[in-house]
Amino acid sequence: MQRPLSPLEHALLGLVRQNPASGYDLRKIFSATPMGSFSDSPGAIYPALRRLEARALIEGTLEDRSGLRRRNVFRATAAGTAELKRWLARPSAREDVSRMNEVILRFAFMEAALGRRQVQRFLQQLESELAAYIPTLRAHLTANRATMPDSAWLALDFGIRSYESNLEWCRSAIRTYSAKGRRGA
Amino acid sequence: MQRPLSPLEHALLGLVRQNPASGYDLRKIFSATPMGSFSDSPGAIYPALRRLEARALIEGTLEDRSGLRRRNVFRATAAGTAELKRWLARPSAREDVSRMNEVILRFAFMEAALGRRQVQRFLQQLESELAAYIPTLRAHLTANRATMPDSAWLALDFGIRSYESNLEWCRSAIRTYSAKGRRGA
DNA sequence: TAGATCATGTAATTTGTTACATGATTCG
DNA sequence: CGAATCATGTAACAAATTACATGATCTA
Repeated sequence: MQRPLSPLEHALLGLVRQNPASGYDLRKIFSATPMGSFSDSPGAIYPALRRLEARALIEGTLEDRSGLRRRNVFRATAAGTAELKRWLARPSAREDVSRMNEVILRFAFMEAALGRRQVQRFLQQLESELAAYIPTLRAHLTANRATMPDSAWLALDFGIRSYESNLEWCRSAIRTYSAKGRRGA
Repeated sequence: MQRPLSPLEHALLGLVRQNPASGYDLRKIFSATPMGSFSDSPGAIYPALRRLEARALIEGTLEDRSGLRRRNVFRATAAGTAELKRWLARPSAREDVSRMNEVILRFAFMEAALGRRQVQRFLQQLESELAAYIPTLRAHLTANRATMPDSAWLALDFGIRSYESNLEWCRSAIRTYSAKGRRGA
């Protein structure tokens, strides 16, 4: 396969895989929900859908409803589902930790596409990446605190706190999944 | 003035205002420090510097050092400093809260450009935006928890935790500044 | 002399933004 | 009828990425 999909393309692919949708539906999802924070602009979504269609990852069917204007409803193809799963199953590397947006996007699609087992594995891997990374940042920061102006120190502290918050979320998510796992589901 | 500056342009302007730098210096800053996470690619930085120069916000002077290759060292012009201060002094609106990257970028340059007083005002405004916003998110989430699949709930929980972490940082930064303020500086 | 590092740049391509255009239908 | 909403799209532009090109100097 050629160049990797953009974040927006991954988001669209993940959404139409969960349930078929028109470009308009997808725009509404992005404009209404706080999640993801993708652009709901037609200039972004319609071209992205066509790119996905050109790569045969999704497939649009014109629905001519008596009355309203015809909609183009997209579904994921087998190749699209396969590509999505490849993306979701990618082991989380160290650099993913600094792009948590993408991580959360993957997480959001993961359960439906790969199942709880995979989600748990993913979260545990993420947890260990974060747990290993944060102390090195903290160490660097406390070592250099004396020589740094407050604003620089605080700006870095902001970043580290974000990672720490992500780690706490990750642990809480692991607890949620292991609790559910014990009683079936 | 015309279109607003891009985040990268603001970052470059803020940096060269603090101390004059060549494109190469700036690339090193982006590749070496975890802060900001801008691209260190020449294809991003050199064109951005030229755009700033074309708008007369920065000014480059060729330095011909005997030995090494000549460098183009950029400084902020008076107009550049004015533009930077306008950007820094902008009141933080509700939507800034969801783009904390930009907020932190502004914060990082603020003390040197506008002084501690402004930083404190900025932090306090940010604190109240966050403190007002977060409960509405939490309320929405707890109200809908029962109807949402775990993964969707957790994805939203991730976002809210991030805001909460930002709020805690904000309060800690306020304490830092008010503590320093009391004993001079 | 070969390779690393300093230093600046360009070109092709991709992506997203903003703004506009279009057309049908429903509702007041 | 006029406005809102459903629904799809295009065009101009801005910005970033990747990859390449260039050339000087320092060092092993």
